[in-house]
Amino acid sequence: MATGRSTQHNPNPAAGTRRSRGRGIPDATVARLPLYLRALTALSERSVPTVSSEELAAAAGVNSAKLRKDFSYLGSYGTRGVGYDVEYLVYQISRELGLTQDWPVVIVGIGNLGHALANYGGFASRGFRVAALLDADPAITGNVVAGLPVRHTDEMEEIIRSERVSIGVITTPPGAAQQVCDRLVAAGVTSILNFAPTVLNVPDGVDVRKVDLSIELQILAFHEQRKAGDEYRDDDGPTEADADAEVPSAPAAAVVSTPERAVAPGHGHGHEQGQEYEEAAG
Amino acid sequence: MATGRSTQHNPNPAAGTRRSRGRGIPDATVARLPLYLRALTALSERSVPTVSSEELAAAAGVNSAKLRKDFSYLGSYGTRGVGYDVEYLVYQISRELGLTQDWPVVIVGIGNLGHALANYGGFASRGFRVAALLDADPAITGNVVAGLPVRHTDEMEEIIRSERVSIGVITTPPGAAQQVCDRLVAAGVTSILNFAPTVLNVPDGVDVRKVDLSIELQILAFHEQRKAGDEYRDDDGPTEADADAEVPSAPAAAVVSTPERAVAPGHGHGHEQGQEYEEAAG
DNA sequence: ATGTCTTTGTGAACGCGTGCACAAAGATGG
DNA sequence: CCATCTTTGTGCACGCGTTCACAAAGACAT
Ligand SMILES: NC(=O)c1ccc[n+]([C@@H]2O[C@H](COP(=O)([O-])OP(=O)(O)OC[C@H]3O[C@@H](n4cnc5c(N)ncnc54)[C@H](O)[C@@H]3O)[C@@H](O)[C@H]2O)c1
Ligand SMILES: NC(=O)c1ccc[n+]([C@@H]2O[C@H](COP(=O)([O-])OP(=O)(O)OC[C@H]3O[C@@H](n4cnc5c(N)ncnc54)[C@H](O)[C@@H]3O)[C@@H](O)[C@H]2O)c1
Repeated sequence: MATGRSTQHNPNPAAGTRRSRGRGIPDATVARLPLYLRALTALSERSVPTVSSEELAAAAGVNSAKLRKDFSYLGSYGTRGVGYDVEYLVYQISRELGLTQDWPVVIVGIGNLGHALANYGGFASRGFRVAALLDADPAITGNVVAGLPVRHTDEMEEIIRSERVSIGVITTPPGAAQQVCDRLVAAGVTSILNFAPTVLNVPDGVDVRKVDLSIELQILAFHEQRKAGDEYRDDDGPTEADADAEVPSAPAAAVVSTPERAVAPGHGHGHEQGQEYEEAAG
Repeated sequence: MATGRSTQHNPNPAAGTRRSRGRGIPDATVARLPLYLRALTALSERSVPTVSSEELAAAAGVNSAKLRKDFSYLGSYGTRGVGYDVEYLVYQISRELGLTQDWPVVIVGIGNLGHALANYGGFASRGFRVAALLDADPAITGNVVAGLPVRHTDEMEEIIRSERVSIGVITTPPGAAQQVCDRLVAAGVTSILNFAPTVLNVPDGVDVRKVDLSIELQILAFHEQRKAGDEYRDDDGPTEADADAEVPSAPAAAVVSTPERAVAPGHGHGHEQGQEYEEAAG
């Protein structure tokens, strides 16, 4: 499984110091644009004509300076002393994100999660049209889910080509994910949203984003444990009382509650939620 | 809705320059530990005794230097010339993440997504026990999902207290999310995994992580559009041909395919997948 | 014991992202 | 037309995260 094909990480000598010349929007900004768009859409529905960076930032849960800087990458769409025109900004962000066009997607693996995604209305509301649902199990294919028939993966290549699908969603068991990914990519898909807990190897030019519930919970558990530890041990001292273990026979599933990880209390503001993201240009 | 309670971002003058004194593990590292753990667990199941940073990094899809630095925050668990003991590392990371104890979780909102999560085996496999499924709809409460009865949200507080639940998962419609969040927090939950597309306001000391499928797709669409644009327009030039729009009447759902966003081709390696994460110490 | 070879652990440099703070821009009122 | 007030747009500094590159550490063979 862990074969290779490696992950490319050459710093691209051609790009040099600057961002990708002129108007390359920072990734961190791109990741926030949907957040702004959501807040703006809500304002738009309430017929609010303009909004200040402060108000919009509060609605989106970000710093107002950050928001202004983000918008500055898109151009100067605000009016000093007034704020931003809501409708105009909705359009500009939509355009920047590519939401002014229709994006057909396929969902592969119509089990528990695939069902939920197929039924999710938030798909279509942003221009993501479910072009097809695919599964390898003959007991599932033919079923109608969310108004769409589940097609067999044999038809994958044909569907992707005829429907011009460039985005694929993988909700198969982890063991099948790489294989499904390879087929999707071979058929022409260049963006993949992966829900299976596996590292996907893809060729250059293909984007992979992953959603991993288990990882999210583990990160929460880490902070939760740290909080619990702080309750017991609130003062200083690096606390060496831990390197005792000797490859225990039963490492998991036991209420141990070791309060040995003492970190400075009250370390303030939020930290980020980072995950890997593979990408490369063709 | 966009009331306030604000997001706190005071740089915490007490912490100063250093990380939180001694052994504060960087957030970026914490976010990768589950990834390493997954790869190590797979190796463990194949009875692989040791693994080098290079091999493990490939399996986890990260840079090997990054992996070594990450492990250095946990301590020196490797042997030079040999690598890392798989079992020992599995235990150390599990302990660091707090997975050596049991974490009861409640899922609120047993609709499409809540069903899928309740049926998901990856929960229990890492020590996250579903303590209860909660819903506000009397037509749903009482149903048995994944072997558990769906309880009414009236029982929320009692369940959280008696089961000592500290982690809550919100899979309600966005309109109910803040209200559910407030109740969870009031009842004692201090970590929340939010699937509803809403910004949650929480008091200090409560962690929120969010999973937003729609945002992921929009980020993919951005890069997809960029790729498509590069095909048409591969050379330089900032291309001013865009600031034409005049708050169009129908901004969405139309195959526009505007190739005006030209970014340097071949910009190399991956970028990050960042989302907000609120946290604060009590 | 000594040398060789592999691999870790980390110092240092660099780039990205964030947030402060403020000047410039423009609206608004007189 | 001018003064005032609001809010944008951004220069700047700082800290975090990533990656390179290499010395030190230890295994292993002779
Ligand atoms: N259910 C959740 O809440 C949840 C949460 C996080 C992650 N995940 C992950 O999402 C994935 C799906 O989870 P699930 O609970 O829906 O699993 P599931 O077993 O219910 O569904 C998997 C589906 O994939 C199909 N499938 C298997 N091999 C295939 C192949 N080669 N090509 C096409 N289809 C194939 C199966 O027939 C099945 O219908 C898993 O990898 C799981 O780890 C699920
Ligand atoms: N289904 C998906 O694939 C998907 C994907 C991404 C995001 N989401 C988001 O996840 C959330 C749930 O999606 P869904 O498709 O499962 O919706 P759903 O409508 O199927 O389920 C929502 C459930 O929440 C319950 N609920 C409503 N108000 C409640 C309250 N105050 N307290 C407790 N329960 C309450 C409802 O009774 C219902 O059972 C939504 O916010 C949605 O936007 C869903």
